[in-house]
Amino acid sequence: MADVTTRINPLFLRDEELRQGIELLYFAYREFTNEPDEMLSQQGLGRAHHRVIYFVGRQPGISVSDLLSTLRITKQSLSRVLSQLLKEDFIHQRPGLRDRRQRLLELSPKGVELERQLTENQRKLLARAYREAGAEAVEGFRKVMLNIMNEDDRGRFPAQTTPPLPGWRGGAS
Amino acid sequence: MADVTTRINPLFLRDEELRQGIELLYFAYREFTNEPDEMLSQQGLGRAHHRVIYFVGRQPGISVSDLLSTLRITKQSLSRVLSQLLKEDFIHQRPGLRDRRQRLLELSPKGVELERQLTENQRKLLARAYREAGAEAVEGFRKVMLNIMNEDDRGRFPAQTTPPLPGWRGGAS
DNA sequence: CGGATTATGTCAACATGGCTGACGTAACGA
DNA sequence: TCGTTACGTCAGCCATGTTGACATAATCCG
Repeated sequence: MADVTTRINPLFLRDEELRQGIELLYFAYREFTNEPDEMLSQQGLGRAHHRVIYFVGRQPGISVSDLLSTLRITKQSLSRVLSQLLKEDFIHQRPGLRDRRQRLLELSPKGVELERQLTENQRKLLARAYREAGAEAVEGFRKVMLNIMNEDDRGRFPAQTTPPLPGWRGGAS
Repeated sequence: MADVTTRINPLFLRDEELRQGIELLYFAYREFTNEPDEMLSQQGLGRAHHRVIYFVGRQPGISVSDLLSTLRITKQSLSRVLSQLLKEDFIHQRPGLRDRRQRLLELSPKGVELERQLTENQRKLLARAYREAGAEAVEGFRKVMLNIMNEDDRGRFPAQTTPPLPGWRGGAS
């Protein structure tokens, strides 16, 4: 029989492992964005607004062009969501000091509060997943995710400082 | 000073770690879908078509309703992409044997070939990431991703059969 | 100074892929 | 026979991405 499943076949196992990886990304990402999407739609906002709010909150005073290169969307796409966030007072802007053409963005108190709620949701989900998977698994998760993304984006993450963990497996203690 | 960053603060570190997790998911997922999206648009297809092609390829003979509950979209949304895939001969359908109301879906040769190209791209990206991260990291990645997704979706994945790895760290060998 | 470049914005149009609501048909099953 | 199920369609709306064209103000540089 030529049926590849009838005998142990490393190539088949490899394919299966990789397909599972594809699906892990799909299902986990979907769940990760699920509740924030619901919270946002109650405010008349969408996922695009979330991304803007997130990165402005992450880097207060970010310029529009930096935000554009972080998000990798067109200025027209950004404009649509950003002007809504400005109009509805989730975000404030001020001109750059050195370069007065720039509009530096920061969250308003209202924006801070929304960001907190959204990020809190995702932090809790992640914290639970991290806790149940264990510190070592988190380290592996981080390694794999960094290797999936492209080099430019990888540069956004500080090199890992791995503090010796209390429960470090195989430790001599 | 009340500045939380001026002293070692476990809560601050925790927040930073979790925010990095949020960003790992965002940037990795974006990269993961980037090239397939380009390949699809050359065929006049989009990411929604990819998901249909992927899951039909994964489970040949899947019914429309099973596909719907896998994708968690409405039948109207699915209909749009599925009928295009049928019309353009990426997918064939046949009536169910036991239940003739069902339309069981499978990839045509043309669909198999497209699925192969798309999945090949993502498999290669994942395989490289897995290789560079190492087997132990892959195990951690899997654990974390399974814990991020909801229980229903987790049930799609077989319980992990962890074969003793050759390079198992801390092993007595 | 004056011209090129940069940072940002606007208007218009289009594509994709979600959604809801309403309605239709054929097959199954008690 | 009748209710339910497994589909399907039409119509319209919304969010969010795209391209192209054009505008304004600030900066930079020869």
